Amino acid sequence: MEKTHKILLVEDDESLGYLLSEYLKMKALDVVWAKDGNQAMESMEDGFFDLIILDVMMPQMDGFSLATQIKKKHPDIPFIFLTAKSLKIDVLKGFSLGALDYLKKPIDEEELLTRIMAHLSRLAKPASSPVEEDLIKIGRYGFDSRNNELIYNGKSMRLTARENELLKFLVQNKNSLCSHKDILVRIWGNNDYFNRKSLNVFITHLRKHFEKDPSIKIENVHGRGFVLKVDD
Amino acid sequence: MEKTHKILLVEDDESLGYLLSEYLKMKALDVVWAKDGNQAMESMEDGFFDLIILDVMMPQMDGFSLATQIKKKHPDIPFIFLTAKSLKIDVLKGFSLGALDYLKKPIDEEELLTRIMAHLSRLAKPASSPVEEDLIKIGRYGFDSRNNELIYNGKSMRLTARENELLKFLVQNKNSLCSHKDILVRIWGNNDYFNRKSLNVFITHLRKHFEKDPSIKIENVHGRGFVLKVDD
DNA sequence: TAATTGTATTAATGAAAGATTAACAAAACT
DNA sequence: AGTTTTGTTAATCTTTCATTAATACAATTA
Repeated sequence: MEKTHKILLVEDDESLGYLLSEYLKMKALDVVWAKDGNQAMESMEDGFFDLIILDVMMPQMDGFSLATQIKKKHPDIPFIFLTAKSLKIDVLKGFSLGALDYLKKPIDEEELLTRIMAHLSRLAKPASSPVEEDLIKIGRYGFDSRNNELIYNGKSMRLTARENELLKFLVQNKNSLCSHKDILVRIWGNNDYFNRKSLNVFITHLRKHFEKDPSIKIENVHGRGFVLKVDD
Repeated sequence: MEKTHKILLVEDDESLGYLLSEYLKMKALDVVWAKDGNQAMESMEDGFFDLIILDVMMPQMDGFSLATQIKKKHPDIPFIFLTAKSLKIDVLKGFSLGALDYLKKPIDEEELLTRIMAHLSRLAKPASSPVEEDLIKIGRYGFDSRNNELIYNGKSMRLTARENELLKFLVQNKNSLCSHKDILVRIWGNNDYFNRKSLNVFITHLRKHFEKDPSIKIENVHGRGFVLKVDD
């Protein structure tokens, strides 16, 4: 699985936007450049991003408002502000919104990259996360997402990458609805007709894997998504 | 309840060290100022710190070496570098050592504080809240509108999209009249003869779902609309 | 009370969504 | 090279659900 990070760059300035996005792409990052708030929100709709870089000063909607708006829908997405202003109040505001970092213009693209990579790698390992158990119980099955493995009755079955990712997502939201959109955006990276067909195929695969334990069900919620239900 | 954070400031420069430590103390942080690597290591011996601030340029032992050494004993302590150099290589080195941040001199003490606080508060809450269960009680039923689900006596019934929307609307106006018009406009988008027929069908569906609890009634107000009545 | 309008319930219908199996091509192994 | 695995696309069948229709019942009013 290619692990290149997806970055959303929100920058209205043509030349700076071009410069930064090209530079970051050159450095093996998967960059989407949105030129205003609306474009940014659209991109967020059907694509997952590891990090957002936001210019504070933009004509239509300023970066702070945009960040607040984004956080409503995707509360856990990390972001970094870029700004020409060096007003204290703004720096403060930025961080209080939960920004990871706050860079003043002129932007040194090398430093930006360094900081991006530092933040990404720190985010990758949530340090001492509370429940990073190796073997998660699902009914009478054991699920080892690290090893793409499902264990039933001592016997282990190998999961494919997609199956593993999908199951991981469903397990993280056990007993609650996972919308098509969220699943697709998260695992396939975007939400289109064909991937949705693909999702159905994998749901069938998972159901087949779990058919030995009737207390585990992957239910469909018509038009919305799927729920992994487990009677404990 | 004041949980003041403990900070270790490692700074050889007398005046800068004094300035920063006093400023941060004034801002309710518990600061220990170490003037060199040895003092720093000593302080670490008999006290826990939430965060370390390290000057890179120091006579006896430079900040990088010190950080490496500290990490051997306390691998999880977060730290921030301060530096006069703005050499790219150094910034990179700093972050690769796992630094949270990297500030160039001259240090703006207000910005330093802001960044410290941002990092500390981010460290405080590592995991995102799993799932906010919003289960609304309706008589002896539980209604989970996020999951299109009605729960009675431990058993869950799935609601269709329309049923779910309608019930949500009725619950929001529990015990008070919801006019046809409001319901139709809200859920169907417009208020015409046929949709109104449809509404009746769904009212029947909901009544059927709630038939096990006689304290819940969906009453009709002739010519006006419906009321969800619950005797609590 | 008869006529009219509003409501209740059940069932029929058709379109959309989902499930399942199979076919295929690209990638990863041997 | 050839073989296997894996993800996507296609084809086909099944289910679900909102709507519409049909019919019965209730309330209002003339």
